[in-house]
Amino acid sequence: MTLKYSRQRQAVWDFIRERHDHPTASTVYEGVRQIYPNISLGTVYRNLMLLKDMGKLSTIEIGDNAIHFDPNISDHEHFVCRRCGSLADLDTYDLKAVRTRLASAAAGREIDTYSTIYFGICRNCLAQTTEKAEAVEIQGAGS
Amino acid sequence: MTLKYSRQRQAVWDFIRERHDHPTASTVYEGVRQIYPNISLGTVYRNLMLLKDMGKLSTIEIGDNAIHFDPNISDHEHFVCRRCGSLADLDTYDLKAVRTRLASAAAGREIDTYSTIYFGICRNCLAQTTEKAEAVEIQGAGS
DNA sequence: ATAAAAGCAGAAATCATTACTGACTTCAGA
DNA sequence: TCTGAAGTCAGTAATGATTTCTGCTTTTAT
Repeated sequence: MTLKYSRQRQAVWDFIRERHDHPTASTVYEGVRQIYPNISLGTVYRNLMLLKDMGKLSTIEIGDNAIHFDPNISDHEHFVCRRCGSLADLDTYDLKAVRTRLASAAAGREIDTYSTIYFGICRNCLAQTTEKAEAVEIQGAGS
Repeated sequence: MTLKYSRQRQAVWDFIRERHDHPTASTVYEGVRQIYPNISLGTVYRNLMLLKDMGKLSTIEIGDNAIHFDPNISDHEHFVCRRCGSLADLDTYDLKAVRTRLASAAAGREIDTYSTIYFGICRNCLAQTTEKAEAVEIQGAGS
């Protein structure tokens, strides 16, 4: 029950701490394997969940059949690109009033958390769309 | 490519149409089996996804490792009970202004949809909590 | 009525996640 | 420093939701 130090947990935490792309367990596994080639996926999962229980990570699910782990545990919103699947933080500002108002719709219940995810096309993909559109135009008449 | 009528798809649609509890594929499967005992889970999945592609259903993921299907395709919010896992609609009102303001945080991207899910304790579970607290008090001194 | 095309049932395959197990570490106390 | 109880690990098997595959059935345009 007492939490003991482990190199593996440390490595998982070191790997994920500075990332802003909210990797999945598989990505963390591949990353930590660069340092500990024998680490097992089960160990990665166990430690990620442990870190979550410790309150050092939060999890996000965006419908891609994988749990994403985020070292940012403060209130913030996420953006998912429908095209490339990338997951990124949105720049946020004070949304407390907005949230209170939204939450008031839940009268009679106790709300402790909520999650909001936006889906759309990210900046990178939007740029590629423009390039593609131009290329098509060069080829000939579009519809 | 042309969509043909099928009793199975009709049964899936009939089953889910009037429900407000956003069942999973398994629940739909069990329900439709009452009418077509030989229907297969694969058929249920295929038709649910078809109905989604047709725009007659929307899907919700609440982190319970299952897709929930909702015949309500209009904009609305959901509430998930952390205790019993139940999923319910929240009473909503005009949130357009709120949403516009939230969405503006996504400058430079194109947002087409987003999802907001609230987590907490539902009315039923809150009632049970009260009962339990009383029972404990009768037993003796709590901490 | 007929046959091409869509659908189906049942079974097998995927894939993320979890559980299990016997062998290591960690670390508090002697 | 030594020791052993408890926490961890690697590797592997199990789970469970969803998807795919295949040969047979139903639907429907003609």
